Amino acid sequence: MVTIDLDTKVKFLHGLSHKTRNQILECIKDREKTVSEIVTDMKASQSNISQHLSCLKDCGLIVGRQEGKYIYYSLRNQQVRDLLSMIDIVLADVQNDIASCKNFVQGGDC
Amino acid sequence: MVTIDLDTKVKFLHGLSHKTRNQILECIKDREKTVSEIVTDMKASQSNISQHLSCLKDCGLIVGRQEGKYIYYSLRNQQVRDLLSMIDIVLADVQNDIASCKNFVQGGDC
DNA sequence: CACACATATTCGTTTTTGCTAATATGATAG
DNA sequence: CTATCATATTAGCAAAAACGAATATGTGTG
Repeated sequence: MVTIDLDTKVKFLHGLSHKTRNQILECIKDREKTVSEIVTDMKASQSNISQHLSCLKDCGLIVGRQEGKYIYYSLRNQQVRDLLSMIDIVLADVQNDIASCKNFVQGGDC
Repeated sequence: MVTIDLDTKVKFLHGLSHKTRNQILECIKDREKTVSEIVTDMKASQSNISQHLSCLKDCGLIVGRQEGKYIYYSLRNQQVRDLLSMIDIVLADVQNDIASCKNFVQGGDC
């Protein structure tokens, strides 16, 4: 049994709960990339990506490493990588149920 | 390697990314509970809890079961339970780094 | 030092989320 | 069938998140 600060946990999970951020994580899952590479891979503005990278970093999901004028971002560690995989596995399981939900997009309280 | 619809995944994770919803999950982790029980356990209004339960249900994290005039909520399945545990384990690992983050609360873009 | 390139930050706006209070639905008991 | 208890839904408002555009910082190069 592990004890975790709830606020910390929520912040961490917040990092995962956005489409663009998820794509970024997927994008750098296998190897570190510079911001420009990520911007190219994704279809978003440099400013937007930079903001999400900042969020992901603050949430503890990724780390940045400077090398010359580039900054390379990658997943924080192997555990984060494992967690992302596990989430995918669990989700494959419950996917159908979730997909049939309606309230999420319109309903303002979710 | 598992393929998952990104929107589905984000929706699922969205369910986890709120303090109250996390507390609800924790609260019903070991056994199913009625809404009233949950409301009593947590410090929030019935309406508020009901809305979060609705969200959690839509996100695929919990299921409800009617019995008489009560509705019992519980985690969807063992995998969800396992996932919550795994998240705690990974978090224990990166907790300190995350805790030292400043931008999250004030910064509007994260 | 000035210029170019890579990345971060700020500002203003729009959209989404969360909350409370009030009301509605639904089930059971009498 | 109506009164009561359990739960859900709606409406309106306040707060937070997301975004684009513009600007700032920082790093290497000539």
